[in-house]
Amino acid sequence: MMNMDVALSKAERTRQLIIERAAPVFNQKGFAGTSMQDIMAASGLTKGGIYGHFESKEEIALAAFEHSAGVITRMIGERVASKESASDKLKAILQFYKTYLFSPPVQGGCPVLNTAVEADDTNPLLRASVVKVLNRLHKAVANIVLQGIAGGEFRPEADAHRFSILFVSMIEGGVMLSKAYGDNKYLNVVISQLEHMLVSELQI
Amino acid sequence: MMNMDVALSKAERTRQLIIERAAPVFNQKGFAGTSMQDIMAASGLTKGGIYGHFESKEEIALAAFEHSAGVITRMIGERVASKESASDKLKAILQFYKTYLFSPPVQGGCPVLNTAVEADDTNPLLRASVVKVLNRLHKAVANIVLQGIAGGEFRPEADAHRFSILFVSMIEGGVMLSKAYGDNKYLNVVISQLEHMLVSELQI
DNA sequence: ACTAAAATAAACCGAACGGTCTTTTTTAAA
DNA sequence: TTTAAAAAAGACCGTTCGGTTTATTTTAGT
Repeated sequence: MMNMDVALSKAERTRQLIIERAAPVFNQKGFAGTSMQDIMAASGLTKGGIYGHFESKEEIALAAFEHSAGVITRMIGERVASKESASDKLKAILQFYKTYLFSPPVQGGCPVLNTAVEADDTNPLLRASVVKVLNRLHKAVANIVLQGIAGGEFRPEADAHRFSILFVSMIEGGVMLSKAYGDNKYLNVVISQLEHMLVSELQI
Repeated sequence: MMNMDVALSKAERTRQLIIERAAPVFNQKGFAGTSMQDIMAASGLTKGGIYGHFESKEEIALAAFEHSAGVITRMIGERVASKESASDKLKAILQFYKTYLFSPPVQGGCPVLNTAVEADDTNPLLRASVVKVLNRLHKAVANIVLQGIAGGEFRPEADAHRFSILFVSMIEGGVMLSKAYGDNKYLNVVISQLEHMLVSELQI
C-alpha cells in the first residue's frame, strides 16, 4: 500500500479529478440535466471507475458544488486579503464579479445561484449546502463592514447585516440578468450601484 | 365539428388545462427535472391524451412558462393600472413581490428566475422566451419612471433604464435568497431598499 | 339516434437512465 | 520481480425516459 502521509493517494487524486471535471457540467446543465454519461465523458472514466469513488450521482453533485463554491470563495478571499481598508476589500469583491461572466472560474455562471434555484424545491442536501455557502458569503461581507466601522472608516450606524443582504442579492440578480441576456451590462449596472452605495451609505 | 367562434373548443380547453397543471410542476422541478409522468399525474391525462395537444415536452414547457409569466405579468399590470402616480405604481409592484413567496401565483417561486437560470446554457428556445418576458418587465418599469419624469413627479435626470435594471436585479436576487433560506427577510430587505431608492434617487 | 371526427387510453418502442457486479488492469510495497 | 490490493473497465441490471401507434371512447353536429 502507498504512503498516505506524503501526498494524495491515487484514489484521492482520481476522486478529485472527477469532481473538478464534473463541476462545470453540473454548473451548466444542473443536477437533473446532468447524466452519468456526461460525467463519464467529462472525467474520461467509465461508470465502474466513477462509482468506485462515489456512492451516487447526488454525492458527486454535492462534492462538485462544494468544489465550485470553494474555488470562488478562495478567489474572493485572496482578493479581500490583499487589501487593507474595508472599502477596498468590498471594491475588490465587486471587481471580481465584474470579470465573472467573461472568464468564469467555473463554466456556467454562479454555482450558488444555479444550485440555489434548482435545489430549493427539489434537493434538500444540495439546498443545505447552498445555504452554508451563502452564510459564509454573508458573514464575509458583513465582517468587512463591521471592520470598517470599528476602524472608523464606515459610519457607526451602518447596518452590516442589511448591507450584506443587498450586496449578495444585487450581485446574484445581476449575474442572472447578464447570463440570460448574454450581456455584461446588467451586472455592471448593479456593481456600479453597489460602488455608489459603498460611498453614500457606508463611508463617513 | 363544433362551433369555434363562441367558446374554447374541447381541445383548446384541454390544452389549457395541461398548461395550467404543468406550469407549477415545471416551475418547481425545472425542465430537465420534470418527466412526462409528472405531467400525466398533474393533468390527469395519459400520454396519448397529452401528445394529442403537444408535439414534445419542450413545447409544453414553453407554453407553461409563458403561462406562468403571463399570470404574473397580468397581476402586476392590474396593480399598476390601479394606481395613478408613478411612485404608487412602483410601490404597487414592490408590494406584489412582498407577498410573492408566501402566496405564490405559481408554485415554485419566480418562473422568470427559475427558467432563466436553468435555460441560459441549455435551452435556447426557453431562454429566448425568458428574454422576451424580461424585456417586457424592464420596459414596464422604465415606462413608469419615464411617466414620472414627464409628469414632474420624478427628477428629469433620473435614468429610467438603469433604475429598471436595478429594480429587476434586486427583486430577483432577493427572491433567490429568500427561497434558498426559506425566509422572507431577504426579499423584504431588498424591497425596503428599493422603496428607499424610489425616494432618494427618483423623487423630486 | 346516428355518425363522423375529435379526444383519450393504453400498449408499445428503442434509448437512456442511475446503479451493480464481475473481470481485468494497474499500482506500489515487499 | 513477485504479489496482494486497489482501481478501473465493461458488461449487465431493471426502470424510466420521451415519444408513437393503435384501439377505444367521447363529443357534438345532423
